[in-house]
Amino acid sequence: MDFPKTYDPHEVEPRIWKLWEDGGFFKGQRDESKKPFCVVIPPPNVTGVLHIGHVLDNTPQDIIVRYKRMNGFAALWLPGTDHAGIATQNVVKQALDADGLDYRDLGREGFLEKVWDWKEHHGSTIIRQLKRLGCSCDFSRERFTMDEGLSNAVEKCFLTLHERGLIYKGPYMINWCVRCHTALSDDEVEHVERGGNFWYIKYPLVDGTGEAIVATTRPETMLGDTAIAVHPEPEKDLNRRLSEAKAKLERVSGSKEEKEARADVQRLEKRIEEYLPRLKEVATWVGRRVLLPLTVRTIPIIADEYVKTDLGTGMLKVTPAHDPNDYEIGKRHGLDEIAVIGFTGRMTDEAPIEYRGLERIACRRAIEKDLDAQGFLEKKEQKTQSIGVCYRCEQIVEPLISEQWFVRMKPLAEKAKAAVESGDIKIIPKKFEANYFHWMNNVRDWCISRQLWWGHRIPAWYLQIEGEELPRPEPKISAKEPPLPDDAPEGSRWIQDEDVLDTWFSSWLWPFSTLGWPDEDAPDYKFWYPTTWLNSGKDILFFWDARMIMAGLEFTGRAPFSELYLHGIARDEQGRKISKSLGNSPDVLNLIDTCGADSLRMAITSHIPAGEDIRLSDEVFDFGRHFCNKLWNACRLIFTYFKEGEVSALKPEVRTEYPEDRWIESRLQSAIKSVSAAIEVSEFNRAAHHLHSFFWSEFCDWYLEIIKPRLATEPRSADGDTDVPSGNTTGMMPVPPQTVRAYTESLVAHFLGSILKLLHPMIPYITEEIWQILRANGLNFEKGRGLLSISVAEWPSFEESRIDLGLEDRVESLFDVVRGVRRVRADMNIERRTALTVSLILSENFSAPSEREIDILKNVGFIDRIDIVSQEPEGLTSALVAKGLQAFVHLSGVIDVEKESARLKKKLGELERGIDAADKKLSNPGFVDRAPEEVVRETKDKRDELARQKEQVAAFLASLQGAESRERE
RNA sequence: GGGUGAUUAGCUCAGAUGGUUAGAGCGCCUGCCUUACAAGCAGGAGGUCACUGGUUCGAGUCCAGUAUCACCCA
Repeated sequence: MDFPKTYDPHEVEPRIWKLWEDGGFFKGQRDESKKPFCVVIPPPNVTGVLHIGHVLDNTPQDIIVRYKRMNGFAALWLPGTDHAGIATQNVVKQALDADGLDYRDLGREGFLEKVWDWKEHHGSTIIRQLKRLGCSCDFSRERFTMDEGLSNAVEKCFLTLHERGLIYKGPYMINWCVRCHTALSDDEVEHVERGGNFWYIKYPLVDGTGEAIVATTRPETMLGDTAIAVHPEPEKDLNRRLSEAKAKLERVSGSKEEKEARADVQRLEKRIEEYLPRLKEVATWVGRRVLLPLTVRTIPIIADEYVKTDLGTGMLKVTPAHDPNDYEIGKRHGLDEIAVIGFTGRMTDEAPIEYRGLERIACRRAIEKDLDAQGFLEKKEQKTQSIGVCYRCEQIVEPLISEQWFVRMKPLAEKAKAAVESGDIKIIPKKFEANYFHWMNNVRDWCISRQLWWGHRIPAWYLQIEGEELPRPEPKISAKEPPLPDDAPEGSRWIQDEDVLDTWFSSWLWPFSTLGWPDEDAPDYKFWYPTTWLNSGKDILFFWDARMIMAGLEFTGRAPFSELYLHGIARDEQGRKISKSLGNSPDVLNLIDTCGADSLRMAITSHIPAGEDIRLSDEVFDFGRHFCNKLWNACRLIFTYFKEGEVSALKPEVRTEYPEDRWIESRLQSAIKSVSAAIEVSEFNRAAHHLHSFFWSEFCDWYLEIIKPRLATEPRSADGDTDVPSGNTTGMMPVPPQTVRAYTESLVAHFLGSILKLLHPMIPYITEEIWQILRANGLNFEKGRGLLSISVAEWPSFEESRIDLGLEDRVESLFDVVRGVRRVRADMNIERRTALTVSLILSENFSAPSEREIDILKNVGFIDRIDIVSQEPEGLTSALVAKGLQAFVHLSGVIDVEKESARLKKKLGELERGIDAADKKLSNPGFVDRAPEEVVRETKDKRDELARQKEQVAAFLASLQGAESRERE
C-alpha cells in the first residue's frame, strides 16, 4: 500500500466506514468485566437532513464515546430519531398536496399509513448522514419514538402519571396555531416585534350619560367582550406608583439612570394632575352597563386591579375567550367566555351574522370600517408591539380556550431540582445550573395534548351511549379499548380521544425507553441504565433535558444520566442564528465532500467555546482543513522513511544520548495528560488546542526537523558502525542492540501511534486511514484488536516518570539559540547558505553540550561552527541570551549595527519591564510577608535571571557600539 | 418587566483554584517554491483585558455598579 500524495476524504471515508461497520467495532457489548458507558443521542427529527446544528450536536458525543471506548469501557452510543409530530405531519401533508391529494380525504387511518410509508422511505436520511460525519453509534440498536417498545413506554408513562394524579384534563387558554391546527406550548411561541395599531373604541353607557373608551390592538376581539374593567382605587394606586418612582429617583441619583427615573416621576405627576379625575369618575361607574358596539349586547363595568392606572385610558375591554390576561380576569369575576374566533382563524357563529366566517384579519378591517361609520371609533394610533407567532410557521398565535391534557409539574420538579443540587447530575458548564433552577422554581404545568393525527394517541376513552347526542365527558384511561359497561345499550361504543401527545412526551423517556424500559429486566437497561453522559443544545435545556431528569427520577427512580453537557448554537459570521429561513446555513454535506468530515469536526471542536455559541466562517473551516493536511503530510514524511521494511512500533526505551527523543517523550506525556483531562471534563476545545500545538509546534516544527537526518542518512542495517551499546537508557528494560536507524524508526513510530490515537476521537477517518496504511506496511503498532482498527486501540497511558522538566528547560534554551540565530538572519537579510559561526558561553548550571546537542544546533540553526568559549569573542557579533547560556553570532562583514542595536535596545526594554514588575512586588513588604514562600522565591529567582540577562544585553550593546567604532577607525 | 450570560489583538477565540513580561489561529508586514506540507517554512508588528469603584501584598481572573450585546421567560 502506498501513501498517496494528498488525502482524498471522498475516496477514503466510505471505505473506512465500511471497515468499521464490517468490524462491528461500534456495537455495544454487554461485557460485565468492563465498566458501562452509555450515551443516548438527542434524537434528530425524523424529517431532518444533516445541518450544521447536527455537527455541533454529534461531534462532542462521538469524541467522548470514542475516547471511552479506547479507554476500555463497554461503550454504547445509542442512535435514533423522534417522530416530530407537527413537522412530519406537515411534510407528508405537503407531499400529498403536491400529488393533488387532500389529507383529510384519506381519513386518519389512511393518512397515518402514508406517514409510515414516508418514514420507511425517507426517515433514515439523517441517520445515514450521521455515518458520514463518522459517528460511532451502534446503528444496530437504532430506535424511533413511535416504535412498539417506545410506544409502550409512552403508554405506561401516561397511565402511571394518571394513577399518581399527575395528569388532568381541563379547559385552558392555549396558544393555538390556526395553520398547524394544534396547540403550542409556551415554549413553542416566539415573540417578535411588529408594527401595529391601537384602536380607541367608544362604549356608550346604556343610560346615555357618558362613554367608556378603551384602546385595543385587536378590535376584532371586541365581539367577544364580556366586560369593561376599571381600577377600583386609582388615586391610591397612582400615588403608590409615584412614591415608588420617587424612591427610585433618590436611589439612582447621580447615575445615568437618573434622567429616566426623573422622567418617570414627571410622567406620573402629570398623569395624576391631568387624568386622575377621569379615573376617579370611571371608577364610580362600576356596576353600570355599556353597550357593546356593533352588537345588541350590553356588558357590565367591573373593578379589577389588573387595569393599569398610569397607562392609556384606564379602561380595559375584557375578552376572556381570546386573551390570557382577560381569561384570568374572567375567572375572577365569573364572566362569560364568548369565543368569536374559531380554531380555523375564522369568526364563529357567536359573532354577529355579518362577520361570521370572516378570517380574523379581514374581520378586523370590517370592524374598523363599521366602528368608524357608526361613530364608535375615537381614533387610531400606530404602535409597535410584541406578538406571539408559531415557531414553526410564523403565523400569529391565537389564544383560545380549549380542553387539553396537562401534566402537573411541581411534584416532578422538586425531585429534579434536588438531583442537581445534590450533585447526582452535573450540568456542564456549571453556569447553566442557574437557568435550570430558575425554570424549576417557576415551572408551569405542561400541556401535552396536540391536535394532530401523527403521534401517540392519548389513551383516553369516552363512552358514546347509543341514542345520546354526545359522548360522556368523563374519560376512562386505558391503553386498549375498555370493555363496555354491562348496562350500556346495544350500539354503544368507546371513542378514543382524538388528540395525540406532544412529541416531547416520548422524548423525555428516551434515556430509558430506548434501553428497554418499562421492562426493567431488559438486559440493555440493566447493564447501561442510568446512562453516563448526555449532550444537548443549551436551547433545549427546558424542552428536553429538564423533563428527562424529571421522568427518569419519577419512573426509574434514578437520574437518567450523571453529566449533562450543553453546547451553544451555530451562528453565521454576522452572529445571526443559523436558520432555514435566513438561508445562511453552510452546506454541510458539500463541506464533507470537499474537505472531509474530519476537517469539519476539527474546526468545530476547536472553535466551540464551552456553552457559548459558535460563529462559523470559512476561516473556521480552514483551520480544520489545514490541520488535517498537516497531519497527512507529516505522516507521509515519516512513511517515506519507513516503507523499506518492517518497523516495530512497540514502545522502545528512550536512549539518553538523544535529548530530542527524551524531550518529545516528555512533551508527549504532558499532552496525554492534558488531553485526557480535558476530555474527561468535556472541554473539547481545550483538548483540540493542546493537540494542535503539541503536534504542530513541537512534534512537526522541532522534533521531525531534528530527526530527519537521523532517518535519512543513517544506514538501515546493522553492518555499519552505528551500533549503540545496550544498557544506556533511561528506562529499566535492557535494549537489545539495534542500529540507530532502526531504533529511531521504532521510536518515531511509537510517537506517531500515540499521536494518532490522541487525535482519533476528534478526527477518526484520517487517523484510521493512516493507521491502516502503516499497518499494511508492517507496522505492528498494537497487539490484539487495536491492530485491526485504531477505533478500538488502547488510549495512550500517562507515565509521569517520562516527564523531565529539567530536560525540557535545557532543550528550550537550545531552541532559543536557534530562534535567535534565525532572527539574526532575518533581521540582517543573511541568506541561509551564508556560513555562520556561533560562540557559546555557558553559565555554571548549564553543563557542556553533548556532541548530539551541538549537531542539533548546527542542523536546525544552519550553523557551521560552534565554539564553547569563556569570554565574549572579539569582533562584531550579535548576542543572544537564553536561560543558562549566551550565544554570539559572528557577523563581521554582514552585520547591520543600527538594526542590531535597535533590537538590543528593545530587548533591554522588555527585560527592564520584567525587572520593574518583579521589583515592585519584592519591594512591597506586604508581598514578601504575606505571599506564599514559594511565590516569593520564584519571583526573586525570576528577577535575578532577568537582571543577569539585562546585564549581558547592556554589555553587548556597549561592546557592539565599541566594536563598531573600532572597525570604523 | 424578570432572569441568565457575554465583553481579552483588525477578526474568531484560549486564558483551572487570584501569583512569570497576557496566548493561539486567521488576517497583516518581511524573507523563503529549503526534496512532507505555499493548506507550507522562518521572522515580525499588533492588546491601558468594555468602563468606574472595591476586596487583596498582588486582579484579565473575586465583589459591586455602569454601558453595550445576546439568549431565555413574562
